[in-house]
Amino acid sequence: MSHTVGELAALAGVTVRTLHHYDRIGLLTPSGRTSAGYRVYELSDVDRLQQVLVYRGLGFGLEEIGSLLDDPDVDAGEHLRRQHQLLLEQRDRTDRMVAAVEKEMEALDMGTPMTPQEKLEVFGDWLPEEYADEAEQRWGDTTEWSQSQARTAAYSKQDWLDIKAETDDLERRLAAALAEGAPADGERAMDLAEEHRQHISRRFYDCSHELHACLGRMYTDDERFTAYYEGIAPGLAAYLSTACQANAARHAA
Amino acid sequence: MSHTVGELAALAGVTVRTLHHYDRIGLLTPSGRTSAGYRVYELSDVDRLQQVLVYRGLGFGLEEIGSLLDDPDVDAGEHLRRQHQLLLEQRDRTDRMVAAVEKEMEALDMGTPMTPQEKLEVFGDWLPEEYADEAEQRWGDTTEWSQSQARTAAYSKQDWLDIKAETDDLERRLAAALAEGAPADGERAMDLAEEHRQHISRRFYDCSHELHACLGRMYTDDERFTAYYEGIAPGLAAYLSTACQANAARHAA
DNA sequence: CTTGACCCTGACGCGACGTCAGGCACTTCC
DNA sequence: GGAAGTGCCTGACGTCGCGTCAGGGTCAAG
Repeated sequence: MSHTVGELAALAGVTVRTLHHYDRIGLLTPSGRTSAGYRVYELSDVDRLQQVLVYRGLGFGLEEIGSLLDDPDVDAGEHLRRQHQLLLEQRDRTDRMVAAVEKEMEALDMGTPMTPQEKLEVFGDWLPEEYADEAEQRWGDTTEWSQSQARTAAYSKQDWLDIKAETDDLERRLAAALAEGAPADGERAMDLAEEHRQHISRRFYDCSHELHACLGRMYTDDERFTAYYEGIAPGLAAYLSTACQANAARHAA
Repeated sequence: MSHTVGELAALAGVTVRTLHHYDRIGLLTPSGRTSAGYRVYELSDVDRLQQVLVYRGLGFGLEEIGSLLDDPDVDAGEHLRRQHQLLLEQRDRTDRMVAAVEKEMEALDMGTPMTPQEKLEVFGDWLPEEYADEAEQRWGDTTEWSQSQARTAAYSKQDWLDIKAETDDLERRLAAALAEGAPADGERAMDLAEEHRQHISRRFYDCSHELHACLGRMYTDDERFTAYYEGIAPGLAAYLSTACQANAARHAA
Protein backbone atom coordinates (compact mmCIF):
# COMPACT_ATOMS: atom_id res chain seq x y z
CA MET A 1 0.00 0.00 0.00
CA SER A 2 2.92 2.35 0.49
CA HIS A 3 5.23 3.49 -2.23
CA THR A 4 8.70 4.92 -2.66
CA VAL A 5 9.19 8.07 -4.72
CA GLY A 6 10.30 6.09 -7.73
CA GLU A 7 7.26 3.85 -7.66
CA LEU A 8 4.82 6.70 -7.26
CA ALA A 9 6.56 8.63 -10.00
CA ALA A 10 6.25 5.66 -12.36
CA LEU A 11 2.62 5.17 -11.39
CA ALA A 12 1.70 8.77 -11.97
CA GLY A 13 3.88 9.34 -15.01
CA VAL A 14 5.88 12.14 -13.44
CA THR A 15 9.56 12.33 -12.53
CA VAL A 16 11.10 11.80 -9.12
CA ARG A 17 12.30 15.37 -9.28
CA THR A 18 8.74 16.56 -9.57
CA LEU A 19 7.75 14.75 -6.39
CA HIS A 20 10.81 16.17 -4.62
CA HIS A 21 9.72 19.60 -5.78
CA TYR A 22 6.15 19.11 -4.54
CA ASP A 23 7.55 17.97 -1.23
CA ARG A 24 9.76 21.00 -0.81
CA ILE A 25 7.06 23.50 -1.63
CA GLY A 26 4.70 21.65 0.67
CA LEU A 27 2.22 20.71 -2.02
CA LEU A 28 2.55 16.99 -1.49
CA THR A 29 4.40 15.92 1.65
CA PRO A 30 4.77 12.15 1.97
CA SER A 31 2.98 10.66 4.96
CA GLY A 32 6.15 9.13 6.32
CA ARG A 33 9.85 8.58 6.10
CA THR A 34 11.91 5.45 6.68
CA SER A 35 14.70 5.52 9.24
CA ALA A 36 17.09 6.19 6.37
CA GLY A 37 15.13 9.25 5.35
CA TYR A 38 13.41 7.67 2.34
CA ARG A 39 10.03 9.20 1.47
CA VAL A 40 7.06 6.90 2.07
CA TYR A 41 3.86 7.68 0.18
CA GLU A 42 0.60 6.21 1.46
CA LEU A 43 -2.74 5.85 -0.29
CA SER A 44 -3.88 9.27 0.86
CA ASP A 45 -0.82 10.74 -0.83
CA VAL A 46 -1.74 9.00 -4.07
CA ASP A 47 -5.19 10.55 -3.83
CA ARG A 48 -3.76 13.98 -3.30
CA LEU A 49 -1.32 13.58 -6.16
CA GLN A 50 -4.16 12.70 -8.45
CA GLN A 51 -6.00 15.87 -7.51
CA VAL A 52 -2.84 17.88 -8.01
CA LEU A 53 -2.27 16.42 -11.46
CA VAL A 54 -5.80 17.10 -12.64
CA TYR A 55 -5.64 20.73 -11.52
CA ARG A 56 -2.15 21.06 -12.96
CA GLY A 57 -3.36 19.69 -16.26
CA LEU A 58 -6.06 22.33 -16.21
CA GLY A 59 -3.40 25.02 -16.00
CA PHE A 60 -3.51 25.97 -12.34
CA GLY A 61 -0.32 27.12 -10.62
CA LEU A 62 1.10 24.89 -7.94
CA GLU A 63 0.53 27.43 -5.18
CA GLU A 64 -3.07 27.87 -6.19
CA ILE A 65 -3.56 24.11 -6.27
CA GLY A 66 -2.20 23.96 -2.75
CA SER A 67 -4.68 26.47 -1.40
CA LEU A 68 -7.52 24.80 -3.29
CA LEU A 69 -6.72 21.41 -1.83
CA ASP A 70 -6.05 22.75 1.65
CA ASP A 71 -9.35 24.58 1.83
CA PRO A 72 -11.17 22.79 4.67
CA ASP A 73 -14.56 23.88 3.31
CA VAL A 74 -14.13 21.86 0.13
CA ASP A 75 -14.30 18.09 0.21
CA ALA A 76 -13.20 15.51 -2.34
CA GLY A 77 -16.57 15.32 -4.05
CA GLU A 78 -16.63 19.06 -4.51
CA HIS A 79 -13.19 18.95 -6.09
CA LEU A 80 -14.27 16.20 -8.46
CA ARG A 81 -17.30 18.20 -9.52
CA ARG A 82 -15.16 21.28 -10.10
CA GLN A 83 -12.63 19.32 -12.08
CA HIS A 84 -15.37 17.71 -14.10
CA GLN A 85 -16.79 21.09 -15.00
CA LEU A 86 -13.39 22.52 -15.87
CA LEU A 87 -12.53 19.52 -18.00
CA LEU A 88 -15.74 19.91 -19.97
CA GLU A 89 -14.91 23.56 -20.55
CA GLN A 90 -11.46 22.60 -21.73
CA ARG A 91 -12.94 20.12 -24.15
CA ASP A 92 -15.20 22.83 -25.51
CA ARG A 93 -12.20 25.05 -26.09
CA THR A 94 -10.47 22.26 -27.93
CA ASP A 95 -13.61 21.70 -29.98
CA ARG A 96 -13.68 25.35 -30.96
CA MET A 97 -10.07 25.16 -32.03
CA VAL A 98 -10.78 22.02 -34.05
CA ALA A 99 -13.66 23.82 -35.72
CA ALA A 100 -11.46 26.81 -36.45
CA VAL A 101 -8.73 24.67 -37.98
CA GLU A 102 -11.30 22.83 -40.07
CA LYS A 103 -12.73 26.11 -41.22
CA GLU A 104 -9.33 27.31 -42.24
CA MET A 105 -8.54 24.08 -44.06
CA GLU A 106 -11.73 24.57 -45.99
CA ALA A 107 -10.93 28.20 -46.68
CA LEU A 108 -7.51 27.16 -47.92
CA ASP A 109 -9.01 24.57 -50.26
CA MET A 110 -11.67 26.89 -51.59
CA GLY A 111 -9.45 29.89 -51.83
CA THR A 112 -11.76 31.98 -49.64
CA PRO A 113 -9.79 34.52 -47.67
CA MET A 114 -10.30 34.91 -43.95
CA THR A 115 -10.00 38.04 -41.86
CA PRO A 116 -7.32 38.19 -39.21
CA GLN A 117 -10.15 38.35 -36.74
CA GLU A 118 -11.62 35.06 -37.81
CA LYS A 119 -8.22 33.46 -37.63
CA LEU A 120 -7.43 34.56 -34.14
CA GLU A 121 -10.61 34.88 -32.19
CA VAL A 122 -10.52 31.21 -31.33
CA PHE A 123 -7.90 31.83 -28.72
CA GLY A 124 -9.23 35.05 -27.34
CA ASP A 125 -12.13 33.55 -25.40
CA TRP A 126 -13.60 36.70 -26.72
CA LEU A 127 -16.51 37.18 -24.35
CA PRO A 128 -15.91 34.88 -21.37
CA GLU A 129 -13.90 35.04 -18.18
CA GLU A 130 -11.19 37.65 -18.34
CA TYR A 131 -13.25 40.07 -20.33
CA ALA A 132 -16.40 39.21 -18.43
CA ASP A 133 -14.81 40.50 -15.24
CA GLU A 134 -14.32 43.90 -16.72
CA ALA A 135 -17.65 43.95 -18.46
CA GLU A 136 -19.31 43.32 -15.15
CA GLN A 137 -17.40 46.14 -13.50
CA ARG A 138 -18.56 48.54 -16.17
CA TRP A 139 -22.09 47.36 -16.64
CA GLY A 140 -22.73 45.12 -13.68
CA ASP A 141 -25.68 47.08 -12.41
CA THR A 142 -27.53 47.60 -15.67
CA THR A 143 -30.60 45.59 -16.51
CA GLU A 144 -29.15 44.90 -19.95
CA TRP A 145 -26.20 43.14 -18.41
CA SER A 146 -28.27 40.85 -16.22
CA GLN A 147 -30.55 40.11 -19.14
CA SER A 148 -27.58 39.17 -21.25
CA GLN A 149 -26.21 37.01 -18.47
CA ALA A 150 -29.51 35.22 -18.09
CA ARG A 151 -29.85 34.48 -21.78
CA THR A 152 -26.29 33.51 -22.61
CA ALA A 153 -26.14 31.13 -19.66
CA ALA A 154 -28.70 28.96 -21.40
CA TYR A 155 -26.98 28.98 -24.79
CA SER A 156 -25.66 25.69 -26.08
CA LYS A 157 -22.52 25.24 -28.13
CA GLN A 158 -24.68 25.15 -31.24
CA ASP A 159 -26.30 28.43 -30.25
CA TRP A 160 -22.89 30.03 -29.98
CA LEU A 161 -21.89 28.69 -33.37
CA ASP A 162 -25.08 30.07 -34.86
CA ILE A 163 -24.48 33.44 -33.27
CA LYS A 164 -20.96 33.48 -34.57
CA ALA A 165 -22.17 32.66 -38.08
CA GLU A 166 -24.70 35.51 -37.96
CA THR A 167 -22.05 37.87 -36.69
CA ASP A 168 -19.56 36.86 -39.34
CA ASP A 169 -22.12 37.33 -42.07
CA LEU A 170 -23.14 40.76 -40.87
CA GLU A 171 -19.57 41.89 -40.49
CA ARG A 172 -18.72 40.70 -43.97
CA ARG A 173 -21.57 42.73 -45.42
CA LEU A 174 -20.49 45.76 -43.44
CA ALA A 175 -16.96 45.41 -44.76
CA ALA A 176 -18.34 45.10 -48.29
CA ALA A 177 -20.39 48.29 -47.90
CA LEU A 178 -17.32 50.07 -46.65
CA ALA A 179 -15.17 48.72 -49.49
CA GLU A 180 -17.72 49.76 -52.08
CA GLY A 181 -17.76 53.29 -50.78
CA ALA A 182 -21.26 53.39 -49.33
CA PRO A 183 -21.32 56.37 -46.97
CA ALA A 184 -21.39 55.54 -43.27
CA ASP A 185 -24.42 57.73 -42.73
CA GLY A 186 -26.17 56.51 -45.87
CA GLU A 187 -29.16 54.19 -46.06
CA ARG A 188 -27.24 51.02 -46.78
CA ALA A 189 -24.93 51.43 -43.78
CA MET A 190 -27.79 52.47 -41.53
CA ASP A 191 -29.79 49.40 -42.53
CA LEU A 192 -26.87 47.20 -41.64
CA ALA A 193 -26.51 49.01 -38.33
CA GLU A 194 -30.19 48.42 -37.66
CA GLU A 195 -29.68 44.74 -38.39
CA HIS A 196 -26.79 44.78 -35.97
CA ARG A 197 -28.98 46.31 -33.30
CA GLN A 198 -31.68 43.70 -33.79
CA HIS A 199 -29.12 40.93 -33.68
CA ILE A 200 -28.01 42.14 -30.27
CA SER A 201 -31.61 42.48 -29.10
CA ARG A 202 -32.44 38.93 -30.17
CA ARG A 203 -29.33 37.29 -28.85
CA PHE A 204 -28.23 39.28 -25.83
CA TYR A 205 -30.36 42.08 -24.45
CA ASP A 206 -32.91 44.68 -25.50
CA CYS A 207 -30.79 47.21 -27.30
CA SER A 208 -32.49 50.56 -27.75
CA HIS A 209 -31.40 53.01 -30.44
CA GLU A 210 -29.87 55.18 -27.75
CA LEU A 211 -27.92 52.33 -26.29
CA HIS A 212 -26.87 51.30 -29.77
CA ALA A 213 -25.48 54.76 -30.48
CA CYS A 214 -23.58 54.51 -27.24
CA LEU A 215 -22.21 51.12 -28.26
CA GLY A 216 -21.12 52.66 -31.53
CA ARG A 217 -19.09 55.29 -29.74
CA MET A 218 -17.40 52.57 -27.77
CA TYR A 219 -16.25 50.91 -30.97
CA THR A 220 -13.97 53.86 -31.61
CA ASP A 221 -13.22 54.68 -27.98
CA ASP A 222 -12.30 51.29 -26.58
CA GLU A 223 -9.11 50.11 -28.16
CA ARG A 224 -10.05 46.46 -28.05
CA PHE A 225 -13.27 46.94 -29.91
CA THR A 226 -11.38 49.12 -32.34
CA ALA A 227 -8.76 46.42 -32.78
CA TYR A 228 -11.51 43.88 -33.29
CA TYR A 229 -13.19 45.76 -36.11
CA GLU A 230 -9.99 47.04 -37.62
CA GLY A 231 -8.91 43.42 -37.75
CA ILE A 232 -11.79 42.71 -40.09
CA ALA A 233 -11.24 45.70 -42.35
CA PRO A 234 -9.35 48.93 -41.87
CA GLY A 235 -11.72 51.75 -41.08
CA LEU A 236 -14.55 49.46 -40.10
CA ALA A 237 -14.61 50.52 -36.47
CA ALA A 238 -15.27 54.15 -37.33
CA TYR A 239 -17.63 53.14 -40.14
CA LEU A 240 -19.84 51.03 -37.92
CA SER A 241 -19.66 53.61 -35.17
CA THR A 242 -20.93 56.34 -37.47
CA ALA A 243 -23.58 54.07 -38.96
CA CYS A 244 -24.93 53.17 -35.52
CA GLN A 245 -25.28 56.81 -34.54
CA ALA A 246 -26.78 57.84 -37.88
CA ASN A 247 -29.28 55.01 -37.57
CA ALA A 248 -30.22 56.13 -34.06
CA ALA A 249 -30.65 59.71 -35.27
CA ARG A 250 -32.81 58.51 -38.18
CA HIS A 251 -35.04 56.65 -35.79
CA ALA A 252 -35.34 59.58 -33.38
CA ALA A 253 -36.37 61.88 -36.19
CA MET B 1 -4.06 45.53 -42.94
CA SER B 2 -1.04 46.16 -40.78
CA HIS B 3 -1.03 46.24 -37.01
CA THR B 4 1.06 47.57 -34.16
CA VAL B 5 2.18 45.22 -31.40
CA GLY B 6 -0.59 46.32 -29.11
CA GLU B 7 -3.27 45.71 -31.70
CA LEU B 8 -1.99 42.30 -32.63
CA ALA B 9 -1.64 41.38 -28.98
CA ALA B 10 -5.26 42.38 -28.35
CA LEU B 11 -6.40 40.47 -31.42
CA ALA B 12 -4.59 37.32 -30.46
CA GLY B 13 -5.20 37.52 -26.74
CA VAL B 14 -1.54 37.58 -25.80
CA THR B 15 0.57 40.29 -24.17
CA VAL B 16 2.85 42.75 -25.89
CA ARG B 17 5.72 41.22 -23.96
CA THR B 18 5.01 37.87 -25.58
CA LEU B 19 5.27 39.37 -29.04
CA HIS B 20 8.52 41.12 -28.05
CA HIS B 21 9.79 37.79 -26.84
CA TYR B 22 8.85 36.03 -30.07
CA ASP B 23 10.59 38.75 -31.99
CA ARG B 24 13.80 38.47 -30.04
CA ILE B 25 14.04 34.70 -30.34
CA GLY B 26 13.24 34.98 -34.02
CA LEU B 27 9.99 33.04 -33.85
CA LEU B 28 7.84 35.87 -35.14
CA THR B 29 9.70 38.81 -36.62
CA PRO B 30 7.39 41.60 -37.77
CA SER B 31 7.48 42.25 -41.50
CA GLY B 32 8.46 45.85 -41.02
CA ARG B 33 9.31 48.74 -38.76
CA THR B 34 8.25 52.35 -38.90
CA SER B 35 10.90 55.05 -39.07
CA ALA B 36 10.57 55.37 -35.31
CA GLY B 37 11.35 51.70 -34.80
CA TYR B 38 7.77 50.59 -34.13
CA ARG B 39 7.03 46.98 -35.07
CA VAL B 40 4.64 46.61 -38.03
CA TYR B 41 2.81 43.31 -38.36
CA GLU B 42 1.35 42.39 -41.74
CA LEU B 43 -1.24 39.76 -42.63
CA SER B 44 1.42 37.11 -43.12
CA ASP B 45 2.59 37.75 -39.57
CA VAL B 46 -0.93 37.23 -38.28
CA ASP B 47 -1.02 33.91 -40.10
CA ARG B 48 2.23 32.82 -38.57
CA LEU B 49 1.15 33.90 -35.11
CA GLN B 50 -1.94 31.78 -35.44
CA GLN B 51 0.15 28.73 -36.28
CA VAL B 52 2.46 29.49 -33.39
CA LEU B 53 -0.43 29.74 -30.96
CA VAL B 54 -2.02 26.49 -32.04
CA TYR B 55 1.25 24.61 -31.67
CA ARG B 56 1.95 26.35 -28.39
CA GLY B 57 -1.49 25.37 -27.13
CA LEU B 58 -0.62 21.80 -28.00
CA GLY B 59 2.39 21.98 -25.72
CA PHE B 60 5.23 22.44 -28.18
CA GLY B 61 8.28 24.44 -27.16
CA LEU B 62 8.91 27.70 -28.95
CA GLU B 63 12.14 26.52 -30.52
CA GLU B 64 10.46 23.41 -31.86
CA ILE B 65 7.60 25.49 -33.22
CA GLY B 66 10.15 27.61 -35.03
CA SER B 67 11.76 24.68 -36.77
CA LEU B 68 8.36 23.22 -37.61
CA LEU B 69 7.19 26.42 -39.24
CA ASP B 70 10.48 27.09 -40.98
CA ASP B 71 10.62 23.67 -42.56
CA PRO B 72 10.38 24.43 -46.28
CA ASP B 73 9.05 20.95 -47.01
CA VAL B 74 5.86 21.56 -45.04
CA ASP B 75 3.22 23.91 -46.33
CA ALA B 76 0.30 25.56 -44.60
CA GLY B 77 -2.15 22.79 -45.45
CA GLU B 78 0.14 20.18 -44.00
CA HIS B 79 0.42 22.17 -40.78
CA LEU B 80 -3.33 22.45 -40.56
CA ARG B 81 -3.74 18.71 -41.01
CA ARG B 82 -1.13 18.04 -38.33
CA GLN B 83 -2.75 20.48 -35.96
CA HIS B 84 -6.13 18.99 -36.63
CA GLN B 85 -4.87 15.51 -35.81
CA LEU B 86 -3.09 16.70 -32.66
CA LEU B 87 -6.15 18.59 -31.49
CA LEU B 88 -8.29 15.49 -31.86
CA GLU B 89 -5.79 13.53 -29.81
CA GLN B 90 -5.86 16.23 -27.16
CA ARG B 91 -9.62 16.04 -27.05
CA ASP B 92 -9.42 12.29 -26.57
CA ARG B 93 -7.06 12.75 -23.66
CA THR B 94 -9.47 15.21 -22.11
CA ASP B 95 -12.29 12.76 -22.68
CA ARG B 96 -10.37 10.05 -20.89
CA MET B 97 -9.77 12.37 -17.96
CA VAL B 98 -13.45 13.29 -17.88
CA ALA B 99 -14.31 9.59 -17.85
CA ALA B 100 -11.83 8.97 -15.06
CA VAL B 101 -13.21 11.79 -12.95
CA GLU B 102 -16.75 10.55 -13.54
CA LYS B 103 -15.70 7.07 -12.54
CA GLU B 104 -14.18 8.36 -9.37
CA MET B 105 -17.25 10.43 -8.55
CA GLU B 106 -19.29 7.30 -8.93
CA ALA B 107 -16.87 5.29 -6.82
CA LEU B 108 -17.06 7.96 -4.15
CA ASP B 109 -20.85 7.88 -4.14
CA MET B 110 -21.04 4.11 -4.10
CA GLY B 111 -18.27 3.62 -1.61
CA THR B 112 -16.37 1.34 -3.98
CA PRO B 113 -12.65 1.67 -3.44
CA MET B 114 -10.31 2.17 -6.38
CA THR B 115 -6.76 0.99 -6.76
CA PRO B 116 -4.03 3.62 -6.99
CA GLN B 117 -3.49 2.31 -10.48
CA GLU B 118 -6.99 3.09 -11.60
CA LYS B 119 -6.72 6.54 -10.14
CA LEU B 120 -3.53 7.47 -11.88
CA GLU B 121 -3.30 5.67 -15.17
CA VAL B 122 -5.32 8.34 -16.85
CA PHE B 123 -2.35 10.63 -17.01
CA GLY B 124 0.26 8.09 -17.91
CA ASP B 125 -0.73 7.79 -21.57
CA TRP B 126 0.22 4.31 -20.66
CA LEU B 127 0.70 2.79 -24.09
CA PRO B 128 1.06 5.70 -26.51
CA GLU B 129 3.86 7.97 -27.62
CA GLU B 130 6.66 8.10 -25.11
CA TYR B 131 6.38 4.49 -24.16
CA ALA B 132 5.65 3.45 -27.72
CA ASP B 133 9.06 4.72 -28.76
CA GLU B 134 10.80 2.43 -26.39
CA ALA B 135 8.52 -0.50 -27.09
CA GLU B 136 9.37 -0.19 -30.74
CA GLN B 137 13.07 -0.14 -30.02
CA ARG B 138 12.77 -3.35 -28.05
CA TRP B 139 10.28 -5.19 -30.18
CA GLY B 140 10.17 -3.25 -33.39
CA ASP B 141 11.22 -6.17 -35.56
CA THR B 142 8.95 -8.82 -34.12
CA THR B 143 5.84 -9.94 -35.91
CA GLU B 144 3.90 -9.62 -32.67
CA TRP B 145 4.68 -5.92 -32.54
CA SER B 146 3.56 -5.20 -36.07
CA GLN B 147 0.43 -7.26 -35.47
CA SER B 148 -0.32 -5.26 -32.37
CA GLN B 149 0.27 -2.01 -34.22
CA ALA B 150 -2.04 -3.07 -37.01
CA ARG B 151 -4.86 -4.02 -34.67
CA THR B 152 -4.66 -1.19 -32.19
CA ALA B 153 -4.57 1.39 -34.96
CA ALA B 154 -8.13 0.42 -35.82
CA TYR B 155 -9.44 0.52 -32.27
CA SER B 156 -12.03 3.14 -31.45
CA LYS B 157 -12.32 4.96 -28.18
CA GLN B 158 -15.03 2.52 -27.18
CA ASP B 159 -12.74 -0.41 -27.96
CA TRP B 160 -10.15 1.03 -25.64
CA LEU B 161 -12.69 1.51 -22.91
CA ASP B 162 -13.82 -2.09 -23.33
CA ILE B 163 -10.25 -3.32 -23.20
CA LYS B 164 -9.64 -1.31 -20.11
CA ALA B 165 -12.74 -2.75 -18.45
CA GLU B 166 -11.62 -6.29 -19.26
CA THR B 167 -8.16 -5.56 -17.93
CA ASP B 168 -9.48 -4.00 -14.74
CA ASP B 169 -11.73 -6.98 -14.13
CA LEU B 170 -8.97 -9.51 -14.65
CA GLU B 171 -6.57 -7.61 -12.46
CA ARG B 172 -9.12 -7.38 -9.71
CA ARG B 173 -9.63 -11.13 -9.76
CA LEU B 174 -5.89 -11.67 -9.74
CA ALA B 175 -5.56 -9.42 -6.71
CA ALA B 176 -8.38 -11.34 -5.02
CA ALA B 177 -6.66 -14.68 -5.64
CA LEU B 178 -3.48 -13.25 -4.21
CA ALA B 179 -5.27 -11.82 -1.19
CA GLU B 180 -7.04 -15.11 -0.50
CA GLY B 181 -3.76 -16.97 -0.48
CA ALA B 182 -4.21 -19.02 -3.65
CA PRO B 183 -0.69 -20.20 -4.60
CA ALA B 184 0.86 -18.50 -7.62
CA ASP B 185 1.57 -21.86 -9.26
CA GLY B 186 -1.82 -23.32 -8.32
CA GLU B 187 -4.72 -23.97 -10.64
CA ARG B 188 -6.70 -20.82 -9.85
CA ALA B 189 -3.76 -18.52 -10.57
CA MET B 190 -2.79 -20.45 -13.68
CA ASP B 191 -6.32 -20.20 -15.01
CA LEU B 192 -6.27 -16.46 -14.54
CA ALA B 193 -2.89 -16.31 -16.26
CA GLU B 194 -4.32 -18.28 -19.16
CA GLU B 195 -7.18 -15.82 -19.34
CA HIS B 196 -4.65 -13.03 -19.38
CA ARG B 197 -2.81 -14.69 -22.28
CA GLN B 198 -6.01 -15.06 -24.27
CA HIS B 199 -6.95 -11.46 -23.57
CA ILE B 200 -3.66 -10.38 -25.11
CA SER B 201 -4.12 -12.71 -28.05
CA ARG B 202 -7.59 -11.39 -28.75
CA ARG B 203 -6.81 -7.74 -28.34
CA PHE B 204 -3.20 -7.26 -29.34
CA TYR B 205 -1.19 -10.09 -30.86
CA ASP B 206 -0.94 -13.88 -30.90
CA CYS B 207 0.64 -14.58 -27.55
CA SER B 208 2.12 -18.06 -27.31
CA HIS B 209 2.71 -19.71 -23.95
CA GLU B 210 6.44 -19.18 -24.39
CA LEU B 211 6.00 -15.52 -25.12
CA HIS B 212 3.61 -15.24 -22.20
CA ALA B 213 6.20 -16.73 -19.85
CA CYS B 214 8.66 -14.20 -21.17
CA LEU B 215 6.16 -11.40 -20.56
CA GLY B 216 5.77 -12.71 -17.01
CA ARG B 217 9.46 -12.35 -16.37
CA MET B 218 9.34 -8.82 -17.60
CA TYR B 219 6.70 -7.98 -14.99
CA THR B 220 9.31 -8.46 -12.30
CA ASP B 221 12.32 -7.30 -14.31
CA ASP B 222 11.06 -4.05 -15.77
CA GLU B 223 10.51 -1.55 -13.01
CA ARG B 224 7.61 0.13 -14.68
CA PHE B 225 5.62 -3.03 -15.11
CA THR B 226 6.49 -3.89 -11.54
CA ALA B 227 5.31 -0.49 -10.37
CA TYR B 228 2.14 -0.93 -12.41
CA TYR B 229 1.16 -4.21 -10.79
CA GLU B 230 2.42 -3.29 -7.35
CA GLY B 231 0.18 -0.26 -7.61
CA ILE B 232 -2.81 -2.59 -7.83
CA ALA B 233 -1.77 -4.84 -4.97
CA PRO B 234 1.56 -5.42 -3.27
CA GLY B 235 3.13 -8.62 -4.49
CA LEU B 236 0.96 -8.81 -7.57
CA ALA B 237 3.83 -8.37 -10.02
CA ALA B 238 5.67 -11.44 -8.75
CA TYR B 239 2.39 -13.33 -8.37
CA LEU B 240 1.33 -12.82 -11.96
CA SER B 241 4.87 -13.46 -13.17
CA THR B 242 4.98 -16.83 -11.45
CA ALA B 243 1.48 -17.71 -12.59
CA CYS B 244 2.35 -16.96 -16.23
CA GLN B 245 5.36 -19.20 -16.13
CA ALA B 246 3.57 -21.99 -14.26
CA ASN B 247 0.78 -21.83 -16.81
CA ALA B 248 3.26 -22.07 -19.66
CA ALA B 249 4.94 -25.06 -18.01
CA ARG B 250 1.56 -26.74 -17.51
CA HIS B 251 0.77 -26.32 -21.17
CA ALA B 252 4.16 -27.60 -22.29
CA ALA B 253 3.76 -30.73 -20.18
C1' DC C 1 31.73 -7.48 0.54
C1' DT C 2 31.40 -5.50 -3.69
C1' DT C 3 28.22 -4.22 -7.26
C1' DG C 4 24.28 -1.90 -8.97
C1' DA C 5 19.96 0.19 -8.39
C1' DC C 6 17.61 3.46 -5.70
C1' DC C 7 17.41 7.14 -2.30
C1' DC C 8 18.92 11.71 -0.20
C1' DT C 9 20.05 16.90 -0.29
C1' DG C 10 21.90 21.00 -2.35
C1' DA C 11 22.66 23.91 -6.23
C1' DC C 12 22.72 25.63 -10.74
C1' DG C 13 20.23 25.98 -15.39
C1' DC C 14 16.40 26.81 -18.43
C1' DG C 15 12.14 28.04 -20.98
C1' DA C 16 8.58 31.35 -21.42
C1' DC C 17 7.44 34.85 -20.24
C1' DG C 18 6.06 39.01 -16.09
C1' DT C 19 7.47 43.20 -14.43
C1' DC C 20 9.72 47.37 -13.76
C1' DA C 21 12.84 51.28 -15.42
C1' DG C 22 14.17 54.87 -18.36
C1' DG C 23 13.25 57.12 -22.51
C1' DC C 24 11.36 58.34 -27.38
C1' DA C 25 6.93 58.98 -30.45
C1' DC C 26 2.51 60.58 -31.46
C1' DT C 27 -1.98 62.51 -30.74
C1' DT C 28 -4.98 65.70 -28.29
C1' DC C 29 -6.54 69.37 -25.86
C1' DC C 30 -6.00 73.64 -24.08
C1' DG D 1 2.81 75.29 -29.27
C1' DG D 2 3.46 73.10 -25.05
C1' DA D 3 1.77 69.90 -21.75
C1' DA D 4 -0.54 65.65 -20.93
C1' DG D 5 -1.73 61.09 -21.97
C1' DT D 6 -1.04 56.95 -24.27
C1' DG D 7 1.75 53.67 -26.78
C1' DC D 8 6.13 51.99 -28.27
C1' DC D 9 11.10 51.04 -27.58
C1' DT D 10 15.12 48.43 -25.30
C1' DG D 11 17.51 46.42 -21.42
C1' DA D 12 17.52 43.84 -17.27
C1' DC D 13 16.06 41.31 -13.43
C1' DG D 14 12.33 38.12 -11.31
C1' DT D 15 9.40 33.91 -11.38
C1' DC D 16 7.53 29.28 -11.94
C1' DG D 17 8.10 24.47 -12.64
C1' DC D 18 10.80 21.77 -13.01
C1' DG D 19 15.70 19.30 -15.57
C1' DT D 20 20.18 18.13 -14.60
C1' DC D 21 24.31 17.24 -12.41
C1' DA D 22 27.24 16.64 -8.00
C1' DG D 23 28.42 14.30 -3.91
C1' DG D 24 27.13 10.91 -0.91
C1' DG D 25 24.22 7.34 1.99
C1' DT D 26 21.08 2.70 1.57
C1' DC D 27 19.94 -1.81 0.47
C1' DA D 28 19.03 -6.41 -1.77
C1' DA D 29 21.59 -9.75 -4.65
C1' DG D 30 25.33 -12.38 -5.92
